[in-house]
Amino acid sequence: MVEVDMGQERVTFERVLVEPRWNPQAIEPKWQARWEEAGLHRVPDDDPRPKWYEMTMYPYPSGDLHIGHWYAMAPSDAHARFRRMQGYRVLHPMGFDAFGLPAENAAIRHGIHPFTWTMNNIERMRKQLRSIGAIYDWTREVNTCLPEYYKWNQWLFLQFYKHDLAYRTRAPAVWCPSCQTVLANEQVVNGRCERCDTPITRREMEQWFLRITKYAEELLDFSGLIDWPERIITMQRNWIGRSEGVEVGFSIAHLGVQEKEVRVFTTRIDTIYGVSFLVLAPEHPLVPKLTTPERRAQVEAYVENARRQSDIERLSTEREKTGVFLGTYCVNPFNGERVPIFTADYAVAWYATGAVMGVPAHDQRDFDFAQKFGLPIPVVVAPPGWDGQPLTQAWEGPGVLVNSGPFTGMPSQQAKTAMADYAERQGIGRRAVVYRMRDWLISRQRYWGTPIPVVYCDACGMVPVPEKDLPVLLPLDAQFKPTGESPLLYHEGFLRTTCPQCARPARRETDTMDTFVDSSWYFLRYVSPHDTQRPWDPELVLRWLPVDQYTGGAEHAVMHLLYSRFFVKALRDMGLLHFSEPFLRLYNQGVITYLGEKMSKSRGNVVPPDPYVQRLGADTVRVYLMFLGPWEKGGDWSVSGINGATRWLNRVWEVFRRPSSALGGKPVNEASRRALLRKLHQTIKKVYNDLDRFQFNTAISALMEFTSALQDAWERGDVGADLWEEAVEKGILMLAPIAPHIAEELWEQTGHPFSVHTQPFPRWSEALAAAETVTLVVQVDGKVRDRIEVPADLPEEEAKRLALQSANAQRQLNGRKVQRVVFVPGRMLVNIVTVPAP
RNA sequence: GCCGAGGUGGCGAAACGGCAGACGCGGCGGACUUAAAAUCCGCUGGGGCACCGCCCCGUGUGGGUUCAAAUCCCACCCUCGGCACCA
Repeated sequence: MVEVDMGQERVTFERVLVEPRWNPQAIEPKWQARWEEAGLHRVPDDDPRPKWYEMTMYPYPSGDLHIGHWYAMAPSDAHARFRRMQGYRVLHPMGFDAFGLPAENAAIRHGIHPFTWTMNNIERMRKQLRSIGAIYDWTREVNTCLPEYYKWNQWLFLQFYKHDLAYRTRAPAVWCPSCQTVLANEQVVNGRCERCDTPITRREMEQWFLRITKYAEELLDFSGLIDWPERIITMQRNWIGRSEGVEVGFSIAHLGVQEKEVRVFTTRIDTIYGVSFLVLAPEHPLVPKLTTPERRAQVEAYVENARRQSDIERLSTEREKTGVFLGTYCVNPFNGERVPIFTADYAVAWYATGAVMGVPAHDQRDFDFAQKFGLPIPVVVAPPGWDGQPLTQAWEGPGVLVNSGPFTGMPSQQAKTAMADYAERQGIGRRAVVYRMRDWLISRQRYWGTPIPVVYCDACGMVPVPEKDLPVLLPLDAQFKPTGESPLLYHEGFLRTTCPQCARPARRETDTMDTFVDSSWYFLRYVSPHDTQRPWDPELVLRWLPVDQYTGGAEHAVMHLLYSRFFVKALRDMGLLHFSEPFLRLYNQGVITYLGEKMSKSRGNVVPPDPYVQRLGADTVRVYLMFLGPWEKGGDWSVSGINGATRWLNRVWEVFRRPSSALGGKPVNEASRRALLRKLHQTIKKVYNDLDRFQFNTAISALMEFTSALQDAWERGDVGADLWEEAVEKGILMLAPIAPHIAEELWEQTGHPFSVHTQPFPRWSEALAAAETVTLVVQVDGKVRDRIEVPADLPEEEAKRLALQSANAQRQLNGRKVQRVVFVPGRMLVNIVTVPAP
């Protein structure tokens, strides 16, 4: 017997779950087999109807489908089905993000090969995914760990390389000691590894990068999108972090080193007369060169200490400023003043030039530093009402320049322009734009990923593998080390190769690609997943792309979504694609929790959907998840809550199957007929518009009301057989995208030919949906005092007259004088505004 | 610290300038039953009364705009996400 943890007590399903009465255990497999057999979800490419490409983020095959997957997939399937019923040819594919570290960890821990582990998981998950009853066309499944897919990762890498968008360089990289690999900056969260939460360290090594920064400016342009959440756009904008300013050189020509100046970047060129020191990041290459012999020991100790500190320590905002004087000076190009040079870890090496001009009066960080080291704090931008006294904190706002040579007296905004112009004229600086975003580090020192198709030859150096030799296969006979080192490092058969240029012995690159490379273009592969000649069929890409609607979790805001946008723009510039944005509309569903906590294996509170599906049916689980609340907000899984879904479907099963012939011989009552017809059309309108906008919860509540209306009509027995049949038929059609199996069964049992899922969604008539009588709301001074049933087309004058006559309103008017009567057209509301009687 | 989203019954929520709490969960009462489950019916924001109805209060807090505010504006408090020494 299946047990479920309900907080304190453990309860059996038998005791808490309402029994479904439509036998989902029988009808769901029956219809799934029938759909399969009829090829109902096969998506032909030559369908002339308008296309709709609706995609859900593909899952990582971790082993079992959990309720979070269902929450992502069931509602998006309902939406895709709705689009299909609206008359689109819909592509709603599914695949597996099959490369990644968990497979390798399983190999190290349990001795099972990543390939076996992954393929077993995929097989299990495919079965579970089928149980959702979604319209996935499984002939289009994409599996990124198969050579037929990753071959094209390698091919794309070569195209990027050819176009100077992939390069290799030695750079300090973020290293996760637990995952034993470098990470992209995007994969670091608060100084910890995004995947395993281990504090990261830094390592200098040869790495492969993709030149995403070349597209920084275009990636900031979101105008090609139709509908994206504003917060995702904001997060991307912040991530890219564009700053406009001026890069200026502070001369060090007198020090006799090779470099003639230290370049700094500033957004506040207007404060340059207030510079009283210069700060270089500890990793700045000029630090050793500009250190005097007597300072060397101290500086080296500081730099070494900074290097050893973890990012978490270095990043903490509240710590006191530290730093060391190098013993040398540079020259301020604007006023010729001598400026002492420090190194301090509040300057970060990778941003802009890695050097900061210290303007303590106008930057709080510089102010703190200057105070600590007793440096002068000259004011060059007067704060409002400034009395000439020393500042107690930095003034970072605008103002009028003082003590700034020829620029004195200018407002800061104007001074910025004038001083930038001056710097450019004098050749001491230039306007510059810098970005926070850095190039995308794609190499991983792991086995279970796409091998980077490059060989190293002693004679020819680094040589890309020719396209005809792809794929570079990942060897399956790998030995996994408990140390976590990549088996590729020791695999002779993989390592030894010959140089494609000179045919002499050469060595293969052992790094593999970040799995985000796989997901940066998988939406292109779905259109021709088995093409062996090219990554995608350009004809079909023209026919299907871009993706019209993408849905998935918000956790991919900056990584996957930004990388995909970059890929599409880069491939467009190579002439391989005809569009600039991969995903026109984006919708982020919320997170499903259990007992108020995020589900996770470590907490042991992961809700497995399978027992519920087996017992209550996929339709029930679908309905419950969609009814829970707004999709974007997520919600808490509750065992008692799902009973609401079962009860409703039981009622639907019971009521929709009542034959019109058994309606009872009562004479037809026109008012009853009109009432049911009106409810029907109101429901169609509501469900249509709600499904259109992912508002599943209110769509279902409308269908629940409609079910009750049908039930009432049945009990009255006076609506007529024809209307009863029409109402039931349209009710089933509205149910079809939400609960596809029970809808199909009802469709058959009510005498309709297969299949309900090839039918158009019902349309409503505004005239029939319009109410005949409405409630006239009578307010006195904004408070509701009476409600009167009136004809919907009651003229304004009549409404006002009725309102003033209302006994309840009259009572309120006692001793007061009517000042004004407000009528709200289209609302049937009258507000009587009064003043005290004289 | 900065940016964004959000605070509505016992709970999930709906309404997004015009009847606050639709729909559902839970609870209470009733019908059916030997009994229980299931099902069906009724009630369910708080308080008051001269209780078949009516009145007062009520959408995080305080102000404002409006004939009318959960909804718009300002300030503050709290919760959740993102960024965080970015020059």
